[in-house]
Amino acid sequence: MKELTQNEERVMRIIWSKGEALVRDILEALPEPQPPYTTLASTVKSLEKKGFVKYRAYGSTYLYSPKITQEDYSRKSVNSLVKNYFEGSVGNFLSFMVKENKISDKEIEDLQKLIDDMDKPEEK
Amino acid sequence: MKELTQNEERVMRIIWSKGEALVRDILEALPEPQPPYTTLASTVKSLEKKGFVKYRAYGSTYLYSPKITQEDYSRKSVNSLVKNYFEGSVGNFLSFMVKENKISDKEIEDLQKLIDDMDKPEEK
DNA sequence: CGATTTTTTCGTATATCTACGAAAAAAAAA
DNA sequence: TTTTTTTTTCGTAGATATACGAAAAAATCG
Repeated sequence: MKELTQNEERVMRIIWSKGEALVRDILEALPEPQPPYTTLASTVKSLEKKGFVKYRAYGSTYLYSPKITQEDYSRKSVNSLVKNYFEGSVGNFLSFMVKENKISDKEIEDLQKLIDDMDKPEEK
Repeated sequence: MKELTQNEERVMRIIWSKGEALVRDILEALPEPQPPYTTLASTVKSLEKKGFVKYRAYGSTYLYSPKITQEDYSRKSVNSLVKNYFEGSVGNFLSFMVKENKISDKEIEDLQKLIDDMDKPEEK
């Protein structure tokens, strides 16, 4: 699975939260200052190229939806991140993330569960 | 319920058969010679004005679907037709329609069933 | 019939969309 | 830091959609 840039991830979160969305829907969900339509469309296109979203065409309008669940993405992300930067110190991962304000309270809970799973030897 | 013209009915049949359709889908389902896109779009719009179809917008593209089932429409049509032209002679209705080649074999069956229902006194 | 109303036809205007690509910006590698 | 790669930005072009309205055709009415 290819990586998501921060920009792409911000867009991807909206698609995940909506289940399905037109480029215009995503645009409206973005806070000011909103990017130009074509700029956003390019981002969504790259998401599609990377295999994170698929779309169904209604005429010339594309309704995008996730091809990968947020859970799967989180799992793999945490996996590789911990592997690369917290080797052997999974225990400190959470506190680091919280200090950096990279994640919300709800995400902390979710990640805690993922990390618990990762501690089990049968997980890869 | 407003009446459907023959033209509108031809289009309505396609929408019924497909369940939902873009104007373009209807166009492709129409036999040659196909009308210009805008012509068909006007017909569909009048169907919408008359309350026979509704639509869901995907951006600037409308996905149309029936607002009234084919069964309901047939029932009411047959009802008023028989009332106006075959008063008291429901028994001859089918043979007249067949002579006029207005209906297909399958439709004959369906109509036969409707008429059977209409014979029952509790039907209005 | 002739007059009036409704339906049908379809062009034009306008609004969106996506495709594409060039250039700026950012990130990664050397 | 310098070079190279990737991402981001966004304009332009082209495809497609709907809105609107005028005029022809058909149906209805008197």
